[in-house]
Amino acid sequence: MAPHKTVIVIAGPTAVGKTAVAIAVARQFNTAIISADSRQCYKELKIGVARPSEDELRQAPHHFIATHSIREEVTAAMFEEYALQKAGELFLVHDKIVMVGGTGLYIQAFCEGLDAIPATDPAIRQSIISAYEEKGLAWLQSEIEQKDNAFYSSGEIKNPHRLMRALEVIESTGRSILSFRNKEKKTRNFNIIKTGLTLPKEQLHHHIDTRVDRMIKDGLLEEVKSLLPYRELKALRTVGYTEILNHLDGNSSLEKAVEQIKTNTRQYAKRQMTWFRKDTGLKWFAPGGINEIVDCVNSGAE
RNA sequence: GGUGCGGUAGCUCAGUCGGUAGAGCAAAGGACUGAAAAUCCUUGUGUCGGCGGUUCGAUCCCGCCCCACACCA
Repeated sequence: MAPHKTVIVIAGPTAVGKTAVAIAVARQFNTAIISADSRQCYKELKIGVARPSEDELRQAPHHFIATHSIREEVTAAMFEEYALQKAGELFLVHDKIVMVGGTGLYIQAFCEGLDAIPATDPAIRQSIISAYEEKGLAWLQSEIEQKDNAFYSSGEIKNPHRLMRALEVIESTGRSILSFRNKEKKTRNFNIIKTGLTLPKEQLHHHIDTRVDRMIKDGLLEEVKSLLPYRELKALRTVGYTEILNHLDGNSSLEKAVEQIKTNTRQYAKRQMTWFRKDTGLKWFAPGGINEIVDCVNSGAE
């Protein structure tokens, strides 16, 4: 029987120890890693997004790390395309590849696909964003109520991001975004073994605290200062950057900002766990359980 | 030592003209299809500092005590 092509997914909350495990697993199978992280893909973001170190990057080939600019539009759909193409290339020389990351939507987009929605008009998109910033949520809601009442009735009418997306789709295509969503899972021509890393909450929180302290020592402040000209970019709406920008504006002490980064990182980790927990296809391991993961891959890929 | 202002949810505080109390943040749970480290939803019983007194009834009024802060000595 021909050897199966397999993607080993390693998911889990921030600071759980995914990077080290992914490298160990990749080395075990002598293969490469595709990152599924919506922030580590930016070359301008390093310290604040806990990008793997130069040394770590040397231990296994990584993809989608520091490959894009914060000035580019990186989206889940773009990741799906990028990662599928990259996986195809890697499968020419490897039977197994590793995908590691904490961005649940990106992993889902890669494994199951997103529904195809036609590209929207950037000018329309921009005008919606500007109008929302000027006129607020009530305006967005009334626009959607008039133009896409089906979406308006379906809920999420307090979520500006979702409302703006629905509005740009109906204005660009003339159809409700709901009409494009068939939620059909795409089948891929490779196997997927999904694993998740987890730690007791207290331990994860301790990891987060020490990591944030180290980011500050490593120069997060300088990194954020250098990005001040780009502060309005969406890529900088990121834990670690938002709070330091707020501090640089004089709205909080550095000490307070650091506490906020820790708190917001904990909340982010919690959201990630909420996402991953509902994925019943995911097998959970401790970050130290590399042998168990390797065994799982070997038995699952036979 | 004296005077003043406070002590109410994990934190910061509001409030009850006496009928046992509620916001923000935190926390917990959840959602999630082109911003996802984003965005959004749900959840508030706590000796109202302690002990007495007045009262049908006190977190609220009165007395004493304890604690914190400020000022005066």
